[in-house]
Amino acid sequence: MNYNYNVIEKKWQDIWDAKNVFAATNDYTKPKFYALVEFPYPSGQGLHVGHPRSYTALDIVSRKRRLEGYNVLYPMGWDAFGLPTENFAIKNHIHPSIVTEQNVARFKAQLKSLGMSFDWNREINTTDPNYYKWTQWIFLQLFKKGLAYKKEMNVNWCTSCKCVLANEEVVGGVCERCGSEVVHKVKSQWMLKITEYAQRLIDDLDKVDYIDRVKTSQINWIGRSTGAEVDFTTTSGDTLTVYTTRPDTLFGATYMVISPEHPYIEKWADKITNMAAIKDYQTEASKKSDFERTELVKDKTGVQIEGVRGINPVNGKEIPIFISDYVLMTYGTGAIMAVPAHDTRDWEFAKKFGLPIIEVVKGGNVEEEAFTDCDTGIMVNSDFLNDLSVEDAKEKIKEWLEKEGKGHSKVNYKLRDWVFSRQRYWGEPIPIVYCEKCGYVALPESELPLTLPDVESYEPTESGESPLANMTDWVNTTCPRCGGPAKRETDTMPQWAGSSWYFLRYCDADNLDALAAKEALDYWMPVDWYNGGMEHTTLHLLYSRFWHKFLYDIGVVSTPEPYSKRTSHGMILGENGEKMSKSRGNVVNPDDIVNEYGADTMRLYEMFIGDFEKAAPWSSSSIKGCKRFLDRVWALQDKLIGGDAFRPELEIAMNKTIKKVTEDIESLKFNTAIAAMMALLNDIADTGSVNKAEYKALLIMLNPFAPHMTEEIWELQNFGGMLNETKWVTYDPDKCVEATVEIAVQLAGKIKARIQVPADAGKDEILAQAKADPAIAALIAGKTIIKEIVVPGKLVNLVVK
RNA sequence: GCGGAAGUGGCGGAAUGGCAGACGCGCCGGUCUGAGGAGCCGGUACUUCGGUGUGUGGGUUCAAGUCCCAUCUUCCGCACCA
Repeated sequence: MNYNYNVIEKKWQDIWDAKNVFAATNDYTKPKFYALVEFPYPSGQGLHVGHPRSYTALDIVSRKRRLEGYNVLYPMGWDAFGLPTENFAIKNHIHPSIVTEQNVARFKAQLKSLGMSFDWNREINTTDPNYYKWTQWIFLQLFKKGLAYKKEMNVNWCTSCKCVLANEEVVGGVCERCGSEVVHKVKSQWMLKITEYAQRLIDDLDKVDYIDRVKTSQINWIGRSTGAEVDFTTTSGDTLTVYTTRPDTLFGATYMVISPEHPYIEKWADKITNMAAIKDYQTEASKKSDFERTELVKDKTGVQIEGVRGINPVNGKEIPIFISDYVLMTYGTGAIMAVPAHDTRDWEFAKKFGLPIIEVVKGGNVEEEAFTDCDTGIMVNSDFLNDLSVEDAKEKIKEWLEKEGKGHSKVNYKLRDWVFSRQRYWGEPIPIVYCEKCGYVALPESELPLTLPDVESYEPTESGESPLANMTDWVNTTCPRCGGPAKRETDTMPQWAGSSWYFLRYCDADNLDALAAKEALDYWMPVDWYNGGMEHTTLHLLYSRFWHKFLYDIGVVSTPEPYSKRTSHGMILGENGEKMSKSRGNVVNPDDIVNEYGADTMRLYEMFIGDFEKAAPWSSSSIKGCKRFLDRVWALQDKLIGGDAFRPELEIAMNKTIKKVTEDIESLKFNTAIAAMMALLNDIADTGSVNKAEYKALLIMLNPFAPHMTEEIWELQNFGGMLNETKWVTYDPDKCVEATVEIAVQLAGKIKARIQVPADAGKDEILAQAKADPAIAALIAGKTIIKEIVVPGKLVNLVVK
């Protein structure tokens, strides 16, 4: 009797669907478990083998939790707004919503063919007006609280997408999505004040169980630094404020640098005597793309401002001021004090421009390189700071600055506000109108959703305006406040908008009156376990924490954090160990694997491939081992005998394996859980038969991994009901250890013999038996034992002289 | 440069400081076959059979893949953040 996976897998998928067996119930009295995986962007390429790695993992956890009696919510949906769909639509003259619909249908069929136990009743789609109504609603709340604002600013502009990008979307100076050059443009953009939440986004990481690398990345990305703002007076009479993390080195400041975009350049226009040179430099700097700027990182450039000099507040010395693009207008105050002796960049700049280098922290050779160590140095050449440690000097100078009114302590973050508008069609319209009289006015909530109008062309315009700008009928409207003529905002929201709150919608997916009912949110939230890719750590994961905290502040949700636990899977690489990509020709299509081996084998293999958290290369031969294992489990049906309890010779193996599998699933060690079941199968096979109790236990353990085949065997053997409705197996902790164990006997750490002792043998008994072993006895004869170590169940180590 | 992860058989990978290489792939041999690129059974780090082996060099320990110090290499993330 062969196992025909094509037929059997389809059969069970249909039964699960028809009986709705994986639906989460609204019985709020039951213990709940909310498992979440990142909902995919339904691209034209279909599912990637990377998707099922994450989905299968939490599918296993979810299936296990259902057997353990939890009310499990394991939902799925579509993050369907986005550029590839829009570009495809432009090229093929099809409406993006039709493209989306087709892609979603394909993805859904693929996910079903893998036997994922998603609750499809709660399927969501970010492009559904009933969904994005609430995305717009959240935006309006942000706007009302002053956390969404419009600002004329220098933005990242992708030359190919013809669209602005958030800082998080610029990778290595190029567009994260298409890899094209990113240049700077000044545009008026909607911004979200994520910076207002910077400190809480750091602090509340203490409240959640995220894997460490996620926490560290977020902390580094937010980039908190502590220091001081110091006011330098200038010969122009203006005060130039700088930010520094090393106020202790103030006596070593020998010049100042301001960013090329610094407003003082205009202010000082009549005092600067070399304005032409300054203007030239500003033009050069503004022309550089991010890519060029990072390429030229090592070569410092700049121009000294002639006509205005700074005055060091600690010693009254006049020092020159430069402009240089190594100082960024977007961080701190856009101006720095330069201490070449103790900052690498300042040192390079000073060497190039022949500026004085004054040592104020002893410990290095500042003529050779900047001495930046804060732990060992001692202050010198610094008047009242002399002989202090760097730490003490920082405190003392801050006190002095406060007292003199020349500065104060200051915390800065690298995190910037989130650029929230995109000049594209296929996104959520921003529900704001602009009125000459009233300015930016929120649309009344009763007018939501503000739906996307049909346009003739989705092409972005060269001028950088959204395709919506051409829809004059739609754009021209009346002001909700004064009733006068007004224009709608034509930019749309970025793709990250819809995914910033989607986990809330699953709690109550069809609600028309709220983003979700409060009771539903209170019951299901927070998400108990969220698994997803590391690439979203500083994008989606940070953005959604920010939105959730805002919703918490306005009373929509009751938990300050959206996710209790965050784990992350490694990438599945191509067979050659490189990242899978079309251009490398190493892409594995999940459909092909399902056709050739079946979904159960595919699932099992992806979990067996290696450490779940690490990248692992695909291997088309290794997958056969998983198929073989399932075939052998199937074939056990021919060797089935009666018996309602484990046979004595398998009792230990059974209990041990149940314990191992139960524990390993919870700690993401799917590979060793499977290895344990394989070992158990080998043990069972050695006995030449399997009894009913043993078979049932094996099937239950294996069910989350290979749900179709186990369900089929369960039915064929009349084990009663559906397997997915039984209970998870339990083990007896007393029966996880063999009656006798092998003990290694070492002499000075080298193994010389092995002995068999009863598992409950005491130290003395083990020691006596070890010494009595003929090989050991011979080796220790006539020698003095100076140390005896006995580790029960493990080994004996004797040190002799 | 800064931050993170990781270096273990031919390969993917296992090992609360306590028997390195579980489990699987591959390979070798056997068996069954008319046949097998199927199934089943056995073997599989190196070795001069004393031992030696977890990138390299030190250290702590009765005992180190695991802890500490140094060093090399690889991958990933950030990158002029003052």
